[in-house]
Amino acid sequence: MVRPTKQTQHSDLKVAIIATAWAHISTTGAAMLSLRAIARDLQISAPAIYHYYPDRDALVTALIIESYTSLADHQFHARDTCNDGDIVALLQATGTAYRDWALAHPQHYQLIFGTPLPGYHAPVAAVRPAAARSLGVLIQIIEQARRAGRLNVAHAPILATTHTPEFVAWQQYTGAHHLQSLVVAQAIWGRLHGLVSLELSCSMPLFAATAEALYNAELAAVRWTYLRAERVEI
Amino acid sequence: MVRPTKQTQHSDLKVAIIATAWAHISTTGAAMLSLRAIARDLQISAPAIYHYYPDRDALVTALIIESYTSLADHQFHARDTCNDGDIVALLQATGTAYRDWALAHPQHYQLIFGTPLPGYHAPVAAVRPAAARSLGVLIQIIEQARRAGRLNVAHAPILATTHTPEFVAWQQYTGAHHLQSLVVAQAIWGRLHGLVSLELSCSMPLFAATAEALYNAELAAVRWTYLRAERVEI
DNA sequence: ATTGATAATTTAACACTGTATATTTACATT
DNA sequence: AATGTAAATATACAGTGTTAAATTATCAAT
Repeated sequence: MVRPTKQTQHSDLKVAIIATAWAHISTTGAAMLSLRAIARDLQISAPAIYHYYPDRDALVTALIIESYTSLADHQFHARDTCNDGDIVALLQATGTAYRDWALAHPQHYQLIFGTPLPGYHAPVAAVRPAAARSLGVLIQIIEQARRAGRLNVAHAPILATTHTPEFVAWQQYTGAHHLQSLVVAQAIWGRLHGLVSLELSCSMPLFAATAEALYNAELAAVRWTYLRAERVEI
Repeated sequence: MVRPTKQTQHSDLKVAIIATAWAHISTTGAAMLSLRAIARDLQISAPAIYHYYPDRDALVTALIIESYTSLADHQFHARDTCNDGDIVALLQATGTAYRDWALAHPQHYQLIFGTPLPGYHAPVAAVRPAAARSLGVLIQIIEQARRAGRLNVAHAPILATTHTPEFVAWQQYTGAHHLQSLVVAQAIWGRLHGLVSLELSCSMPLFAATAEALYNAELAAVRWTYLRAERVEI
């Protein structure tokens, strides 16, 4: 047996490092993250961090996973405030929650979808469980619509005949859903993400409608594209 | 007259700095950009760069403007290969050109829409002319559709009653177009940008459809949302 | 209780980065 | 030729991520 007592101390500082990282990100932004600054705040030496995270990228990956988890939590919470059978309300609530979370936590959002740090590239496999849980909210709603015969796939992408390994990997996290639901969820995510992304990066000029109005219109257009008002047997 | 001979040398080095920056960005990525590395390549001292660009951010801004210009050129070129009256073909060509350019120049794309460097924030006013020229391609096509009575605004965002200063500023670059066209162009841009953004950041899992198929389906859905098949008098 | 292994942490150093200041070089105008 | 200024440099500062070696603390086994 190799010293089980020490391992509890271990995680204390590990948590403190993450907490301090978030504090810095909230004030100075994700791109300004500095291991040395975190160490200064914790009154430890900078290389001490290397005992808990092999390098800066590993710390960033942990922060990204926490961000995805926060985003997913936020969307799940929004979904749970709805009447379980009201698909339109479910889509509206989670869709709105996506933008609300991004506006409330822009640094977390940039951490996930921007290029947060020089030379950093997120390890897809490590992040996938958290990312899948986040997209899972939307997937579940679309799947519910499909089962209710209310999914209109007339304008959805045409499916390939074979499943990808990625599809199999995701089944593990989002549940065994119909492939069609996943692809529709992707398309919806892309539409909503685009507006939020441009809004947060200040790339979208606001001519007449506010960013909120643009987003709500897009959300309505999404409903109109993919949701039938009445059940259609399949 | 203040030394015309020197000024040619002046701009030579200014151009050389940009060119070397692009070379570095193409190989090591935008986030890894280093003034000192550029200086080393040009066999000049690092502070020499400060005679041409006040700081690193100014250099990045120049690169962003060049990126926007390249994107706009690419879209204009794609548009010009189309029959001028075929609105569907025009939208298809420029829409495809947007993703093609992003895939061909991912670093340029990240420079514009990502968070390229720690603490950098693009100066909106300086970038606007180039950004406006890029979005201008789409705006012109939508405006053409509107004039032809083929724009369906049933699912477009509702317009505010007043123009923003930003709208006035953009008129200068994109021409005096109808406000409705600008807002529809925004919505379309958002939809297409979202998919490209997720594809490039490897955030979009590919279950069944390829990224290209997802994008083409979205492009078709965009046509179906905003374009009428037949002229409707307004 | 002492010993010895090992986990945890620090110090020192390396190779970088952007940037400010002061200084030198080079050249067009006088 | 002398001068003023533009252009480039050398130097230095404060910061970064990271590595290697040295040190301290802690606990299991003796």
